[in-house]
Amino acid sequence: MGDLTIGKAAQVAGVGVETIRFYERQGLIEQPSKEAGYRTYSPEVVARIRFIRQAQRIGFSLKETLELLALRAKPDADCAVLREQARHKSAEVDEKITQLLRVRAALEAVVASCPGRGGLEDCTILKALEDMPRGSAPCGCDEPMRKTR
Amino acid sequence: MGDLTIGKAAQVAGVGVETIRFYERQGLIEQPSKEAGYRTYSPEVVARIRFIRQAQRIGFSLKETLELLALRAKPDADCAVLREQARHKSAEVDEKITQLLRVRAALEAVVASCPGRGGLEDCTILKALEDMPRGSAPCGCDEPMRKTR
DNA sequence: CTACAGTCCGTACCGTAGTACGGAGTCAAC
DNA sequence: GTTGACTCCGTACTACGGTACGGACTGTAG
Repeated sequence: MGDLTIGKAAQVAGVGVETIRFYERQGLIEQPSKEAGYRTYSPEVVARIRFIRQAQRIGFSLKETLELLALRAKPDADCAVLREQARHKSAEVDEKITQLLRVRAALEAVVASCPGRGGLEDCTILKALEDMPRGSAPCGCDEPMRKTR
Repeated sequence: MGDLTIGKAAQVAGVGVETIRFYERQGLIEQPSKEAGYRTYSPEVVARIRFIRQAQRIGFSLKETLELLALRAKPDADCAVLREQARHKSAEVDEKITQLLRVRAALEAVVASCPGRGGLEDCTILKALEDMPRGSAPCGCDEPMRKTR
């Protein structure tokens, strides 16, 4: 009834047609029913696609997004397990937030210290980027890991 | 004099050797002089590499970083431009933080309500990301661009 | 009935940011 | 004077998240 073809669904969800097919291949959305050979999408699936999109936007990988999605639905799955997963995910999100707060602080410090006028000779932004503390990596990538050959 | 070989420079800048070569190929750093066939890096270039690394860390792409570096190169550029870019980045990060906070709250709600069995059907995780503002894409990619065929 | 838009499928390709490989040359120490 | 660490070069490969292509098929409007 309210089901949409892939083109319409893509439009509503704000993605490309190919993206939906891609999500399908990746197992992010279920195999759609195909009336007369054409994929059809229920509003629920469209919502799911929108969800994926938003999660992407705020920095979740598709894999993480899948985990996030797995945390809902499950009518009477093992509560303890679900609860534990949610807790774990929550901690991960927490971590992300912490890193982003650091990044924002760095950016704000840089903005605040900049006179906003005048030449670049005394622009503090550039200086700030040049000698920034080493320990503030958002991903612990200060020491690049390399395969020992 | 104080010039370093690529290995040393990499160590000091906190990146891998290959990364420096990669930056060179990408035009992010100049072609180094090669005394006796070996690349040598002045402290200035090492600082530039560190700069790139820091910019990366706080969320600038290499392309954006290059723009940042280009701005630095012109002495008559107005500092305000730079400031505006930093502010823009900051706003993007801010948006992400806001949404992540919502996600975390939703996850915490799951954790809290789970043992109470049921009530999960109207999952808040989805709601946290659904109905989000459309215009908040960090890269204007709400409307995916597609080649008109 | 014929256009034409939309869809099907698989495969290939894109940009981003590196990372790895392999064979050759070089430099410093022992 | 040979070993081992370092460097050279180009190419290939990785992971991620899509995007594009092309030939066949379908469904609808004029």
